[in-house]
Amino acid sequence: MVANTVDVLNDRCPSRQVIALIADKWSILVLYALSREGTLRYGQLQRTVRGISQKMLTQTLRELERNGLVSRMVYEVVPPQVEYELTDLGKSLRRVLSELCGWAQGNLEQVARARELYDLEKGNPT
Amino acid sequence: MVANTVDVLNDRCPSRQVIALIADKWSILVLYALSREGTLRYGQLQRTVRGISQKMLTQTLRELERNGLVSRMVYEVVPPQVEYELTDLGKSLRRVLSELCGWAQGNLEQVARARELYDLEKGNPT
DNA sequence: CGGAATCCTGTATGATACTG
DNA sequence: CAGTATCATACAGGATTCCG
Repeated sequence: MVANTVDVLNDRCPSRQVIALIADKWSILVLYALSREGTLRYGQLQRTVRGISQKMLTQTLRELERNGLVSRMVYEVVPPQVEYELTDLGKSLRRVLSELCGWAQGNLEQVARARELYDLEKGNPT
Repeated sequence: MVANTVDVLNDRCPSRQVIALIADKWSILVLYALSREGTLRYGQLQRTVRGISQKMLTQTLRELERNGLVSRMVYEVVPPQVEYELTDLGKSLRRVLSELCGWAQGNLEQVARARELYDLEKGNPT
C-alpha cells in the first residue's frame, strides 16, 4: 500500500521541486559546462556558457549551490578568485546531462524540419 | 577544421533552441507522462500531470507538436476525442526522460538536506 | 470534451551602474 | 575579478468565461 509515493507527476511530491530546479535552460547549460570542463572560475563560466548574463549566471550558481549540485570555492587573493565545480551529487547528473545535451545536438535538424512543416501547414506565414 | 560546430554552449547554435524546448518544467512532465502511459487523451493528460492548468497543458502540447515530439490525433466524434502520443522522435527521448525523472525522484532527499543546510548557514531564517 | 480568448498580476530576465 | 543593486519591461502563467 502507498506504493509510488515518489512521483514527479504528483504535484505534492517534493521531486517536483527537483525537476523544477533542473528544468531550467541556464541550469542545464551551467551544469553541462561544469560537467564537461571540470572546475571553472566565474569568468570562464560566463565565457563558456555563451549568452548568459552576469545576473543569471550568479543567480543560477547560487541556486545550484543551495541545492547541493555545485560547490563554490573562494580563494582570498587579490584579485579575487572563485572556482565552481560539481559536487558528488552534481556529478551523478553527468550521464543525464550529456545524454540530454547530446540528444539536442543530434536531433536539431529533425526538430527544425518538424517546425518548418508545422508552420507551413498551419498558419504562421510570417 | 570547424570542429564542434554543434554545441549547446554556443548561443548561436540551433541546438540551444532544442534545449530551451525541453528545459521546461511542463514540457518534461508532459513528455514523461506520455512516455510512461503511452497514448493519452487531453483530459487524462491533465489528470496525470497534476497541477498543470488548461492553458499550460494546451500551450505545452502545441509546442511539443510543433517541434515534432508529440502527435495529435483528432477523432471526429461527439463528444470530441483527441489523443496524444509520442512520435518516433519523441520516443527517442524516453531514455533521457526516465533517467532525468528517476534522478529527481531518487535524490530529492539529498537535495532537500543540502537546501536546509545552506539556508541554515547563510541567512534566510524564515 | 477539448479547447480558444481574454484579463490580470507576479516574476523572470536583460541592461546598466557601482563595489570590495 | 566576481559579484551586488536597481530599474524597467516583457512575458509567464493562473483564473475565468465562452464555444463547437
